[in-house]
Amino acid sequence: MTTRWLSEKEQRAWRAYIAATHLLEDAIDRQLQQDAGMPHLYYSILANLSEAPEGRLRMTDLAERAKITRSRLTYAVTRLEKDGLIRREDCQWDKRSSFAMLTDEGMAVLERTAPGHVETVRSLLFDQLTPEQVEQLEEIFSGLAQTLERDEERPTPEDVPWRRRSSGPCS
Amino acid sequence: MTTRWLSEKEQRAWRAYIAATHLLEDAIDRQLQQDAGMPHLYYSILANLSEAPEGRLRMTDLAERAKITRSRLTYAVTRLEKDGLIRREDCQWDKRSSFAMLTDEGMAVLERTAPGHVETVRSLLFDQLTPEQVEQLEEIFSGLAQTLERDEERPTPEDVPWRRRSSGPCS
DNA sequence: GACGCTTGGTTAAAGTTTGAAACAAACCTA
DNA sequence: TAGGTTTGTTTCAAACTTTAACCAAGCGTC
Repeated sequence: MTTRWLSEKEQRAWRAYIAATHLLEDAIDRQLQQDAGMPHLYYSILANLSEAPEGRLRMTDLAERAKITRSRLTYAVTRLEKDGLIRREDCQWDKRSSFAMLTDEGMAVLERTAPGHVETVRSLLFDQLTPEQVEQLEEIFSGLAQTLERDEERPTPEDVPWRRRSSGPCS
Repeated sequence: MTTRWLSEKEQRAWRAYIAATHLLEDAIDRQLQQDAGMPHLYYSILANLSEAPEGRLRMTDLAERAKITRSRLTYAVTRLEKDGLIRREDCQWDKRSSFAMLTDEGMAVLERTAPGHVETVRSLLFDQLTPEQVEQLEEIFSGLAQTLERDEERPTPEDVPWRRRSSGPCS
């Protein structure tokens, strides 16, 4: 099979995407580390909990929502628990499961730091976009998220029979 | 200052963005780990070198292009050097600098694995987008990259005077 | 009701990233 | 040109992530 290389335009789009996503994530991490003492992922975990009924979720569900592996979550929750922002609770009706639950202190940290986080996201991202672009962004990424999520479910569906190229590596 | 919270639409866009970027990066990492034995970042480093004159760049320039910290790059290059894909060379006219240079083997690995990588990027990203969306993607992200890059340069320009909220933490 | 499979979660070890500090060469500038 | 600053890079420890392996509890079924 001959490779379908990226067009000029696609390459530009891809590079811009890589650069911007990395820079944005770095900037957000820095801000949150500064103001909340935790990286973005950990903040997201708290945020996810804060929106769940009773401020708690089973580990698996939380991992699912945060788009991370269970083991990564275990580590993160352990740290947040040490910090007193989360408490573990075991599930009554399924002895295997355990809940992660936001503590009052966790909620307080979230409330204290949310404005700064939102301001960062807004100033770095949304303030830079026109209303139409916000629309486009949502359209594009919600579509992508959906198909990527579907892909996620089947672990390596088919084989991977590619080889030999004749153009650039695309980064 | 009262917080400028995200609108419904902005929240949806932001969540979709977070989800899709994480899932995409994970998928690409998995594919490259499988087929090239290295994560995306390391592949990018090789790719960047392959496009530089003589296949080499000073560490700082390489870090700049790859959007990573110098210390992260040092670690990565050390590993890639162990793998024989990169060689370090010191700079003649500035004794502080050192170059990272793609070896023949590094180039070979790149050529061998590029088709698979491109195919992944294409099938997960570009195949999912209309030509207009590719256009929009490029427009949006090259703009973002530019402003984020500018921000990068000045290390914490102003102070950060925010507090108190009354809506959600936005993830 | 016991065997085998799946699910929920953790663990341990190896690998990676971060952030600050250390170093050394290059560059002022008085 | 000595002294101080900047620049290019590495180092180190602590924090984080990954991967594979593990354990226990549920589930299905014969």
